[in-house]
Amino acid sequence: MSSTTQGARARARIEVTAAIKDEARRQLAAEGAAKLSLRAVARALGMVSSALYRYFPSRDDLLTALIIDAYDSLGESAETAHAAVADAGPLRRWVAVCEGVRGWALAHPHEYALIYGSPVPGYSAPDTTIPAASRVGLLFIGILRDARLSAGGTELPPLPDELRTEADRMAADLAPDLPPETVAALVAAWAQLYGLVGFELFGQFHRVVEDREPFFRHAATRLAHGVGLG
Amino acid sequence: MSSTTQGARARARIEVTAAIKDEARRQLAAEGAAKLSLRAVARALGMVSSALYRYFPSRDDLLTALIIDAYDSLGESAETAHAAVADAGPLRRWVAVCEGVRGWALAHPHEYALIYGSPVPGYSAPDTTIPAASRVGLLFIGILRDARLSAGGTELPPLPDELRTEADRMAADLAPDLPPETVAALVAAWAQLYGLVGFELFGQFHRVVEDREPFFRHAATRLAHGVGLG
DNA sequence: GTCTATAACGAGATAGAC
DNA sequence: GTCTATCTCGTTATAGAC
Repeated sequence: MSSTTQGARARARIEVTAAIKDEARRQLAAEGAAKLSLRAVARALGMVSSALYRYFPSRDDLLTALIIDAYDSLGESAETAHAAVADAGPLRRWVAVCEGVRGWALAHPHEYALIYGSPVPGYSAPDTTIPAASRVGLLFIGILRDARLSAGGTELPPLPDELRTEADRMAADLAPDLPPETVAALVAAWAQLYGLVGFELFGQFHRVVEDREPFFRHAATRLAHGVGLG
Repeated sequence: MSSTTQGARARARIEVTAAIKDEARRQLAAEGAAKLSLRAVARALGMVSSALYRYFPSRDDLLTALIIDAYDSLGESAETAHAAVADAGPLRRWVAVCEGVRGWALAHPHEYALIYGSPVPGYSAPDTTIPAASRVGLLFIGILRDARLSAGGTELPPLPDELRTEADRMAADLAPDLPPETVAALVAAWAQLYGLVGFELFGQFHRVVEDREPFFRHAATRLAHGVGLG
């Protein structure tokens, strides 16, 4: 077997894998993750269902691949938005990351629903999704680290006693060089950011918030204040 | 037709309607809202599918009924939690409502997913869901109103120019007696609350937040600060 | 008037024989 | 890899029981 043949095979495999995922994403948008069916994907591609198993051993593995891709795409979007203002102050960088997340979510609503919406019945994400899922959070941690070094932040109120142990544990796990107050505030702000994005995307702001971009920018700015920025 | 006959009929109708919704909720938990099937509900109840149309004109109407029930159940839970501390200060009342929301969500994860999770493909909620969906928000508005009267709040920073018009409109729509800064902060905090709850419920806090009750209490308290309470 | 059952439609998924 | 027979689904028309 020549190396060109191997290369061509490898290339074909990559192309088919990409075609399968593209078609699966199309079905995700049309029917939702719960109804994602290997057979339907195969049919749309003119393949037979058993042929798909050469690329994805099970429906859950295809789902996992789509989830990792979605997290990576979101992470890349946030990183690009951040890189565009990398020289600015921490507050501006924080808001840029938030807007990167929102922009990606509005552009990819069904993939957003896949990773931050309702769990898919019968599916449990494996730990291999964790690195991709962590990218946005790592951006925030980096911003807070820089803000701490450059003294560009404000003091946070002390933690209640009942939370001190858990906050210490979280800080040790996530960012040992940041104070536990900051880490606890960051994790909360991280979840709250996705509350804002999810409400906009899933229709809860219908007839409540109309001019959503400035509303979001202001909310993201105040989230930043909550973690001690600005 | 005697009134007792009418009463018996009406009672039977209510009972069958409740049985249909109970079975539908069971399927919601097992398969997800996307796969909710009128035929399966009918089968489980020993009825024929066409008989269900006497009670719900379509599958979407059954979904709508489940959604309204879920919002009402959540609203009642929040109102009960609030009533238990009705004599306390606004901060305590705010946190109680937040904990009522979280408690209901943890007890009814599938119904929570139905109303705050991914949209059901092909389904669009009618405006008849709005009153039930508003109950928790109305509690928050009431608390902020009382805090304003009793001067139990702090000042909020001024709104950016780009948000002023929209904030005025939101205030006029939702709570004309509250300042637009407060209303904008409230709507953001409202969305952020569901970000916290959703992350816990949908597994995003897996290996990130372990001791979740004190974490949530602290986050809810800081949300209250964000709307000017405490 | 109120309800349930039968039967059917068109569309789609599925299992298994070949 | 293909074909077919048999399932599912939402929905409607119709007929008859109470």
